Amino acid sequence: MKSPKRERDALALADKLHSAAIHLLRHLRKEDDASGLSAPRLSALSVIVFGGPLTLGQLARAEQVKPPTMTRIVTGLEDAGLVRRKGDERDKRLTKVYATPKGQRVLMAGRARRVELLASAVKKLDARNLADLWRGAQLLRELIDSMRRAQ
Amino acid sequence: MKSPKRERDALALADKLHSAAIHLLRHLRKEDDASGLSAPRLSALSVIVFGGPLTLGQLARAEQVKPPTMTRIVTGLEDAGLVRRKGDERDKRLTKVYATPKGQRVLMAGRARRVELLASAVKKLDARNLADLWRGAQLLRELIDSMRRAQ
DNA sequence: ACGACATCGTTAGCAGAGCTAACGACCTGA
DNA sequence: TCAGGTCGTTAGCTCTGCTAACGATGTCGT
Repeated sequence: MKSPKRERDALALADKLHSAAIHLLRHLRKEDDASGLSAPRLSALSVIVFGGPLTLGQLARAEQVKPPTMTRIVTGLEDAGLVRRKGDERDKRLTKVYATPKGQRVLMAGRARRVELLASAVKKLDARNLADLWRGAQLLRELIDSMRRAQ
Repeated sequence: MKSPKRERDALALADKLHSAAIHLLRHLRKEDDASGLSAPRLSALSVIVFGGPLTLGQLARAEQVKPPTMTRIVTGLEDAGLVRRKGDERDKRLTKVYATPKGQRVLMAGRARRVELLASAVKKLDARNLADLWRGAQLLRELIDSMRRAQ
């Protein structure tokens, strides 16, 4: 059997995930605002803090964004004193981006604030549901990675 | 025991979900572009098509957006011929928004394109993982609803 | 019945994020 | 060496979000 049911289920699930992602981010965006950092800046700062010094191009690719966009995001972070640009010694075309101590502190605070609302909802789940949702999140992550690999 | 483990798990899960949502939408945004409709417009159109005629204010609340923003989104959809405004007879302050047949067609096409990439990845899952991910999506939906209710 | 207040949608004006095109600085390989 | 590629930036556009302010309409208390 060719399983049209399976086809329909895949579409329905895709739609469900898409819709959930949209609405989740809309809620969390409000918390982002409280940190004074927009979502793209917070996301880029996170990559810089955890991914060590990166060139602007690497950062743009990691964030799935074009270089001019990343230039402006980094400029905004630099103006806020969260990040510093430093030219590469070997290859003078490159601009490496480093997180400042302030950048690290702000990221941690923002991160905590951001997930607080979500985490407080998560805490209401019983152990079974928590485990199931964890597994769902893991599967979703793998799904996204497989999409990225497939381009 | 106060279960610090549970606390940490909730935070980690919240972060995982947040990150997954960001990256999922970044991938899907490319597909949105192919339809000529931005993500907010597509999302609003979806609500209009499936939620019947709505006032602009209802639409703004459904999309978690302020009225002026929704005014412009609806104007964009109207200029594209996907939607029509019509004043309410009873209460002349209200503006009802209807989907045109073209709007319905475009939504379906865009929706199919949008979820295609995701669905093709979903289809590679075996039955067990599909069921687990489905349950995860369901739990996530409920989580978001509970966040919304708690404001 | 009528005035005060509330609600709805719009306009105006701002900041931010995304894009493409074009450019200068720099590296590399023939 | 120099022709062509790579990297980051600038310029200029659109779209999305917001707040403030306003006009039109409803509603409610007196």
